[in-house]
Amino acid sequence: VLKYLYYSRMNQADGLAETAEHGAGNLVFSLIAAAHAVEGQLEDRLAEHGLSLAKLNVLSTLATASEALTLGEVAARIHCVRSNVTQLVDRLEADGLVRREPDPVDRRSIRAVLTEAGRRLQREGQAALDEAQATVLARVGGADRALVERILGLMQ
Amino acid sequence: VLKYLYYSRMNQADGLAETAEHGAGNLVFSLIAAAHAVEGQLEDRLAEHGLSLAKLNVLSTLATASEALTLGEVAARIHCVRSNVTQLVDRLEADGLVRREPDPVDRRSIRAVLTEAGRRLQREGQAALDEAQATVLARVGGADRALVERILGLMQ
DNA sequence: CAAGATTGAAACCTCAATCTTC
DNA sequence: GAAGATTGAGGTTTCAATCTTG
Repeated sequence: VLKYLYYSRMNQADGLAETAEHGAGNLVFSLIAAAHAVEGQLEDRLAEHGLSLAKLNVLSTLATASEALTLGEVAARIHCVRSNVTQLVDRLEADGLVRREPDPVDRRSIRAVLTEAGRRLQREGQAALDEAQATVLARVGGADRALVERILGLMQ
Repeated sequence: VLKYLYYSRMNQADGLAETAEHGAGNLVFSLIAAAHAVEGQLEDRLAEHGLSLAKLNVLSTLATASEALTLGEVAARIHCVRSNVTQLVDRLEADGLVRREPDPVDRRSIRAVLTEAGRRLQREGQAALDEAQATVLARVGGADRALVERILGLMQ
């Protein structure tokens, strides 16, 4: 994950002056910089538990699924490619948080199953994440939240 | 760079319901998701020129400097560790965009110098980036920009 | 041949250790 | 010893190629 903002220079040297957008700085890089900073805060909080956003995302996906998921299903739910899940599960398995189990009906598939330690750490990590989220959120007034959220939607 | 949002699940499964923040979704992950989406758009645009945000950032840092910079100075300006610059310059040098030159006075230092091709591609890439930025920015009304920018500042 | 998973290679980032030079 | 740069290793992500099974 890109850490922090290396965008300060881009802001000052970009060619946007001609578009008559002075004063308000550059919203695009402000957005990216703010997101990186916030993401870094969440990662730091999870790192205290030996976790990362990527790992917790897989753990929470498994924890909230109604049945054991194949690696392909995990990839679909977290919106990434299969090979990413393969390596993520490699690390989670090395950490003793997840186990690979053969699919009973389709021998091509492999199902990821949380271990006891995995289920415990998922709860712990999610709690830490919620707390970190709330910390960030607390800095923004309630009235501003919906507004910002709407505008963020527009930018995508 | 994290591509797109694998945060849809985190939004629905987070434990923030208890904080009485329903309706407005989750601003924190909306922010991260929006930034990733926008960053992806910028990267895609630069990729058409064989560039990335990371590479262009180094190129533009060199282009706007008043004199040749050491690798350590580049690292300081783009806010990353030295070893990152070493590898970035490795790739830029392989692309023929940058040259390493020995420092005349301090034999420990190495200065990065733009080649002709590097100077040309920097201009090209910066123009493409400005255009991509403007495209994103155009979706947000002028009145909203300063407002969002202020709130983004709060969240960091 | 499609689909599921893995492997190999690459980009991007970080940290710790090392090597040269001051 | 401290500073500048590099190397080695690991994490996260992607793509293309491969291997097994359907």
